[in-house]
Amino acid sequence: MDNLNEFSLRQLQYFAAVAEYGSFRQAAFRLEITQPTLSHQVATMERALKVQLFERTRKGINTTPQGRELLLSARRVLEEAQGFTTQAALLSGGGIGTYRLGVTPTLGPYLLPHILNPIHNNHVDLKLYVRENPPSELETGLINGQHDLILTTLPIMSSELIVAPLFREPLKLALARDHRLADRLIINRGDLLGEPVLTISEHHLFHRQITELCEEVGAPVLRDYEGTSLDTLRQMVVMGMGVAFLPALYAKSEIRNEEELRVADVEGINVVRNHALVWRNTSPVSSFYKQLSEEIKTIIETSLASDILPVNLTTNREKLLKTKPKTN
Amino acid sequence: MDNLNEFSLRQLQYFAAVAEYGSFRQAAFRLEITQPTLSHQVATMERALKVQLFERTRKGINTTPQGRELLLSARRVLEEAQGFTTQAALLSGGGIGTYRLGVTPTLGPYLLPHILNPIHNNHVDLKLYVRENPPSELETGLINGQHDLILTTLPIMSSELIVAPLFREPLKLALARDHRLADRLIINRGDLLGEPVLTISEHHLFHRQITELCEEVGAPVLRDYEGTSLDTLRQMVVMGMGVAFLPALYAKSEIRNEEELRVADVEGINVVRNHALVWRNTSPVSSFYKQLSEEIKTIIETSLASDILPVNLTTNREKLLKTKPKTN
DNA sequence: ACTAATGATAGATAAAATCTATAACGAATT
DNA sequence: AATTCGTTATAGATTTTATCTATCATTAGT
Repeated sequence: MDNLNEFSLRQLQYFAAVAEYGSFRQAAFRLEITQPTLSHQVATMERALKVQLFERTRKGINTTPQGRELLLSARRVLEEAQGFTTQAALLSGGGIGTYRLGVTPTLGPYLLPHILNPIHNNHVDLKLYVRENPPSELETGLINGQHDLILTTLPIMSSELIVAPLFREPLKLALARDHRLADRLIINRGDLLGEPVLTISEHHLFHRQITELCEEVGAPVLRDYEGTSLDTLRQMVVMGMGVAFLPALYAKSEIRNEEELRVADVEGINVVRNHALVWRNTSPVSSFYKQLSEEIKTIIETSLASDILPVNLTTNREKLLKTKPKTN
Repeated sequence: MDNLNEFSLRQLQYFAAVAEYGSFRQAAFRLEITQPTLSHQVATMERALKVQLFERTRKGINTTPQGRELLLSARRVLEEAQGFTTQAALLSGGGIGTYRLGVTPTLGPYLLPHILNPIHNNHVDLKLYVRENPPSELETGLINGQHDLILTTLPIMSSELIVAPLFREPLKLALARDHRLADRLIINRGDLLGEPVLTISEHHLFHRQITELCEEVGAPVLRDYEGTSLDTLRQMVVMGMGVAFLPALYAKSEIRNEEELRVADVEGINVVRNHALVWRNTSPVSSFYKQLSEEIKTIIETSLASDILPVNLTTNREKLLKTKPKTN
């Protein structure tokens, strides 16, 4: 890998031109350089390679057998170089190639099925390499370059990241079929007083939202039985261990109301998750990411309008969270 | 093919190194250049391509999605370039690759079968692209670059050619089976007086040798029936139209004595064809050609000793031919 | 707050590419 | 035999490019 300083792409190009036109003068004319320059460059390459490429006579040149062999290789190099240029031109706008998208396990599996197809239709040469990571790792993973963008839950602390809010996702209350509130048409926040609430493990940002909500309504959180995923949480509700707040998209995707669970809204509480697309402010295709976020927002507002809330002003709760230090 | 001036092989190499080591400083250290040089070159390439390859942060770099895509192409270019270098190193000695060998139709088909295999054994990576040409075209074809070397009959006039004599080929007398001389054990030059002799068309150098020989021995040349090839000449002898002088290697290869023809030596005449390997004095692999000629000479003297004569001093006749102008 | 990383920048210097002018040589033409 | 034309090579000046040294600015970790 070290002996590349022996010759340059330009010299290869000159070499190929001389072989093609069979004359230094003619080739120099086509290359729009002078003949001495061309002669000098070819001679330099010959000296570097220790291979004579042409026989010079006073009436023109002959390509040597060695020259003919090397011409084939030279053309392959030039072709690859041309391909490189072409690809660079294609890529300069963004939207082409493989982008590494990080998602949280409590959102990704339930949102991506709705948006990947439309995105692919808009950008046929865009490939998304999706990786699930605990939300705490998403932000650092983005900062240190493991991801190109992430689809995550707010808040985002780092000032070197750009945040494009996508939508707000309400929380639903999940009840076992035989729960005392299971058949109530309307559940009020007062109904939850003293009701044991299950939650997901504290590594998820979601955890803290639930505990704060429970404090508000006076419901005890069952800390000894924290689920490791939304799915285990659901199973524990089915078994009658308590009720649980579940994200609306999870409920839509994984729970059919007719089965063992009832899913209900609670009047008088206003807890949502804020989801956003996030990327580094140093990214050279920032504007492409911005465009992508707009497209995702449109897709969601079209196909999931009944399940989510559009982005609006930051709530008091979120303001509070954003200013608290050490949240990560 | 014009936009190759946008970047250099060296820049590709730098780009690949930065991506590999994940740091400008580290890569610069490995490349044994300074970090500003490296930064400058990469930045220059980014500007030329209009694609940002890296995100720079104060703790290092991230390769952009575009950079990752282009890295693959860049590596392909570098690989081809490496292949070019490797091949050049192989070729520098000569003896590798395809060489264009011109031969005369009155020698090539009968000599080459004996020498191609041994040559191939000595030079497994040498390929000979053999083309038959009328001898008058061989010399000019060599001079103007259609051939790399030629296997031809002397004399050679051009001063810009190098001649390596290979062997001398005697001429044999071919007679029809029912010819009056057919059963003579020894044929003298005197026996040929008045005997009609067939010859090949005058485009072949061979023609003039025969007519001069016939003048000497007092045999008439049948000019109205000149064969277009040695094979037609043979057929005419079979039909009893006359006798003919045929090169020894042709006779060995194409005539079985038991058939319709008798092949005899004639005492008292000394006509041979001088064959040589010839190449341009400008050829950079002159020494390889010289070596090749020695090998051919050895092969011939080993396997065809009874049919040919080794090279020796120039005969009077040949001297005469060489000094005559306009032989071509 | 300090130290040790990182990459960027400015300016000087070294190296390489290019150009102009001309030489040298061969072939074709006068 | 002289002349002209077309070819590549060579020498030296000039422009362009690559490189280096020295330094800055910012960030992470102590």
